[in-house]
Amino acid sequence: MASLQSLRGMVDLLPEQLGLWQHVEVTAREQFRRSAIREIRTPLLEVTELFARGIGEATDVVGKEMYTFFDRGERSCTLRPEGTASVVRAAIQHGLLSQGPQRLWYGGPMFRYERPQAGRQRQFHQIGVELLGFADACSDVEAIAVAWDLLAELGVGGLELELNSLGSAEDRARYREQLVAWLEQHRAELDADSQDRIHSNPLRVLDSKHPGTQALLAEAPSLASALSDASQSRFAEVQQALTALGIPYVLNPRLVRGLDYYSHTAFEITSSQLGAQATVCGGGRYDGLVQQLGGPATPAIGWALGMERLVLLLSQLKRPAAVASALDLYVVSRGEAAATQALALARRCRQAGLAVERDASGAAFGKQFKRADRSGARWAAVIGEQEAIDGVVALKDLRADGGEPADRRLSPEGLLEALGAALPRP
RNA sequence: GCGGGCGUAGCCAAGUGGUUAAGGCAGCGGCUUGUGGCGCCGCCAUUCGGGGGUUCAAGUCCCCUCGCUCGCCCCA
Repeated sequence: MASLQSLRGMVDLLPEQLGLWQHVEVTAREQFRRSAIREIRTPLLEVTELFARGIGEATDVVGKEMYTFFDRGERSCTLRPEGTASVVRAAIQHGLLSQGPQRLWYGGPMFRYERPQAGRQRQFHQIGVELLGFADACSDVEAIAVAWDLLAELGVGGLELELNSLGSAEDRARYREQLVAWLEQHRAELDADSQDRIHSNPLRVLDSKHPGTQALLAEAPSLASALSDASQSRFAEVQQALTALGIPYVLNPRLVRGLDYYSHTAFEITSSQLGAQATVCGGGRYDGLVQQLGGPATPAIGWALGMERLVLLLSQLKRPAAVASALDLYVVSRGEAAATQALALARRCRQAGLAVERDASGAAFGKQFKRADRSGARWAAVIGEQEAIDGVVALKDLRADGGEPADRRLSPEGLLEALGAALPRP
C-alpha cells in the first residue's frame, strides 16, 4: 500500500456521515440552551500533570492510554483523554467559580491509546456536561435528565440507566480498607488482573468480568453496606427524584467507573445494541476534584456522551434523521460568455439565500442535466450561447416529468423572483 | 498488551493449485455537439495489502510483515 493512510484508530468523517453528526450537534445545543447550560472550549493539549492528578495515577486511562510527549520546551504534554479535568482547570484558572455555580457543556475529540474495536477509537468525540457548585441530590438527577432527554429527543430507544452510589470520600476510603483486607485473604482465588488491582485500584475488582472472581465476590463486603447514613439517604433521594421524573433506572452495585474522582452518584446509560462497548453516556458526582486541582471546595456532577456510539445507534434506526437540505438550483451553461454569466447568476442567487451548484464541466447539455438531476436540485437554470447573447436564462423545473427544453426565459432578477416565490422562505 | 477472523477496483463481491482475474454499484464515454430520470453499447485490476518461499504452475498452499475487524482489557 503505497498511499498514506490515517493513523490506526483515527477515523475520517465523510460528508455523507456528517449529516447525522450535525443533527446530533444541533439537537444537543438546543437541549443545552433550554437547560441554561453554556458552552466552554478548552485546549486539546494540557500539561500531563492535570490528568495524572485529576483522573488518578492508578487508573488505566492515565497508566497506559494517554498520548503523552515532550514539547520543544521539554514540558510533558498530553492530548486530553477526557473533558472533565480540563473544564475544571479552566474554571479554576479564570475564577469562574467565584462568580457562582457554573453550568457548562463541551464537545470535541478525546484521545486514548487503546486497541480499536466496535465503538472504540483512539480519537473519539464526546459531548459532556459539568455542573460545578451543585451539591444537592436533585442536581444529580437534573444532570441525568438532560442526558436522558437528549437521547429521547434524538429517538434512541432501548436504553438503560444504571445507577450506583460510591458514597463520600470517607465512605469510600473506609470501604476500600475493608475490601483490600478481604481481597488479600482470597488472593489465590482471584484472576490475575484482579490480583494486580488489589492495592492499585481495588474497587475495580468489583467490576471484573471474570466468572470465578464474580462468584467469589458474592461473599465480599458490599459497598452499599459501607455507606454512611447520610450517603445512603442521599442516594435514596436521588432515586426518589428519578422516580418522580419518570426516568426508569436499575441499580448496579458493581458500577464503580474507572476514574478516581467520582463519589456518591455514579451512572451509565447503556444500550444492548452496541457490542462490547455498551456505554453511550457515563458520569457521576465528583465533589473532591475541584479542590484537588487547586480550586475552592466545590461539589460537582457531570457526564460525557460518546458521539461515535450515539451516531452508531442512530444509524441503526429505521428512520434515520432527515438530513441534507437539497439544492435549490443547478446552473447549466455552455460557452465562455455563458460560463461567466452562470457564475454571476449562481453568486447572485447565493447572496439571496438559495443553495446553488454550478456545473463547471462545459460538457454537453445532456451530461450536465444528468448531473443536475442527480444533485437533487429543484430547478435548473440554463444559459447557452443564445441566452448569453440575449442576457436571459431559461428556467426548468427538474421535478417535471419530461426532457423537453426549458421554455421560460427570464432575466436573472426575474428568475430570482420566480424562485423566491416558489420556495418556502424561513 | 493478549486472543480470534479477514485483506481481490472508489464500494459490494465470485474465485478452494492449471494460467484471458466473473458479476453488480458508482464513475467515464457513446447512442443523443442545446436539455435529466428509463434503456442499450463501450471503457474502467498486466493483477489479488506488501515481502519471501514451495511448485512445471500461486489470488488460491507455507512463513514473515503491514492493515482492517471482533473480542479480552478498559471506557464514551
